[in-house]
Amino acid sequence: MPMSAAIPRRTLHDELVDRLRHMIIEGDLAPGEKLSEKDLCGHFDVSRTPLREALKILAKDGLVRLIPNRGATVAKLTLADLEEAFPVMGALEAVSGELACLHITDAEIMRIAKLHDEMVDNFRAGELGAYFQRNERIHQLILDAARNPTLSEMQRGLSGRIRRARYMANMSAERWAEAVAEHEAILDALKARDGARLGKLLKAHLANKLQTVRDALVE
Amino acid sequence: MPMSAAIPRRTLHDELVDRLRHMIIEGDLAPGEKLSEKDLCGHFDVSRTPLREALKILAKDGLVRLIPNRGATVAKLTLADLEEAFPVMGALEAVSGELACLHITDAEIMRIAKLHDEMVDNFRAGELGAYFQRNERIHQLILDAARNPTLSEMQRGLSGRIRRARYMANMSAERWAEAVAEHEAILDALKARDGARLGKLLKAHLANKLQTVRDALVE
DNA sequence: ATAATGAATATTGTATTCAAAATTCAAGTC
DNA sequence: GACTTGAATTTTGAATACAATATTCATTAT
Repeated sequence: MPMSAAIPRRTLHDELVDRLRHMIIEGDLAPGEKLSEKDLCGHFDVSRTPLREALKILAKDGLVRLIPNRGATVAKLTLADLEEAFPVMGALEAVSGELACLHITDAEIMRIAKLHDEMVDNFRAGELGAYFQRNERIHQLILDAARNPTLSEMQRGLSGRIRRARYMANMSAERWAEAVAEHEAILDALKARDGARLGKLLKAHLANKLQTVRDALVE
Repeated sequence: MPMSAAIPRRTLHDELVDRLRHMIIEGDLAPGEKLSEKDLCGHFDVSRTPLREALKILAKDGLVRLIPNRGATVAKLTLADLEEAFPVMGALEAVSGELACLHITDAEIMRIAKLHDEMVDNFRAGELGAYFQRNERIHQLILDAARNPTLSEMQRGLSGRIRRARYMANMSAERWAEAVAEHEAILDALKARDGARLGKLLKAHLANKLQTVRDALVE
C-alpha cells in the first residue's frame, strides 16, 4: 500500500482561520469593520471557542486588530503599514528569487512560462481579473521553487496584508504595460537561472506594485 | 494631563504566550517534549481555554508543534530548520542594519557603545552568561533603531527558534574571539552610519553564529 | 509468545456557562 | 442644551461541561 490515504481532517479553528483570512483579503470584511464574535459565530454556526482561537491567529498575522476587552476589528492598511512592510518584503522577494533559481526545475519553468503567456494574453484582452489570478499564481510558483516554507509563510503573511489593497489599486494602463514588461524580464532571468538578477527584478517589481498601492491609498 | 497613565492590563493568554515562549527558549521545556494541557493548566493555574489559545500562537511562531487530536509538543530544531531559517534571517539582518543606520540617534549609538565595552569586559573575564545577555541587548537595540515593528517581530520570531540552541552551542574560544572582533566592526559601521556595510557585517555575523549552532547540532 | 481486538481511560475539540469589563442610554445636574 | 452619572444591557475573558478522538491495556486467538 504505497499511496498515503490518510483522511485529511481539519479542526474548526483552522477552517475558520482560512475562511476569515479569505474574507478579509477579498474585502468581504472591510478594513476597520468591527468583528462581533456573536455575529461571526452565527454566520459560521460555531461556538465562540474556535472562533476566538482563529481571531488570535489572524491578529498575529496582522489582519485583525485585537484590543483586550474591546473585541476585534479588521486591521486597517495605512500608509505607514505599507512603508513598514516594504523593506521587509523587498528583502524577502530578493531572497526568494535567488533561492528559486537554485532549485527550480525545467518543468516548473515551463509551467510558469505557459502561465506567463496566458497572462500576457489576458493583458492584451484587457482581462484584469484573469490577469491578476495568473499573476498571483506565477509569483506563488516562484516562491514554491525557493523550497523554503519559512520564507513562503512570511511572504504569504505580508502580501496578504497588502493584497487587500489590490482591488482599490486601479492600475493605470501605462503601469499595467510596465508590469507586463517587468514580468518578461523576470521570466528571462528565471530561464537563465540568474538568481541575483531575478532577485533584483522581483524587488523592483514589488517596489512598483507598492507605489501603485500607495498612490491608491492616498487617493 | 499629558502623561498617559493607562493601567496596562494583560489577558491570560498573552501572559501565557510570554511565559511559555520563555520556557521553551530557555530550555525549561525540552525540544520534542509533550505539552500536556492538563499539566500546563495545573502549573499555571489557569483553565484550558487561555492555554490553548497560547499554544496556537506559539505554534504559529514555530516554537510548538500542534497535531490535531494529538496535542502539542515543543518543536524540535533540526538541521533542515536551520538551513531554512538562515537565508531569511540573513536578509532580514541586512535590512535591519541598513534601516538602523538611517534612523539611529547619537544617544542610541552611545548606549550601544557602552554595552559593547561592557560586553568586551565580559569576554575578557570569560563571563559567558553576562556576555550573552549584553550581546542580545545590543542586537535588540540595533533592531529597535530600524524603527520597523514588522521587521522586529519577524526577527524576534525567527531568532527565538534558534536561540534555543544557544546553550548547546558551546562556542570555542577562537569563535568567541572572532565574534567579539565582528562586534567591533559592527559598532564601527554603526558609528559611521554606513548602512550597507552594517548590513553585510550583521549578515556575516549571523552566518558565523549559525555555523556554530550547526556544528553543535550535528554533535 | 506475539499479534489483534475491543473495552476502559485519558486527552483533545467544541459548546456552554459564569464572571468581569465595556457600551448604551435614560435620568439628573449645571 | 451639553455634560455627567449610573443602572441596564451587551460583549468579552475565562472556567466548566460535554462530545469526539486517541491511547492504554487486558483479553483472546493464532
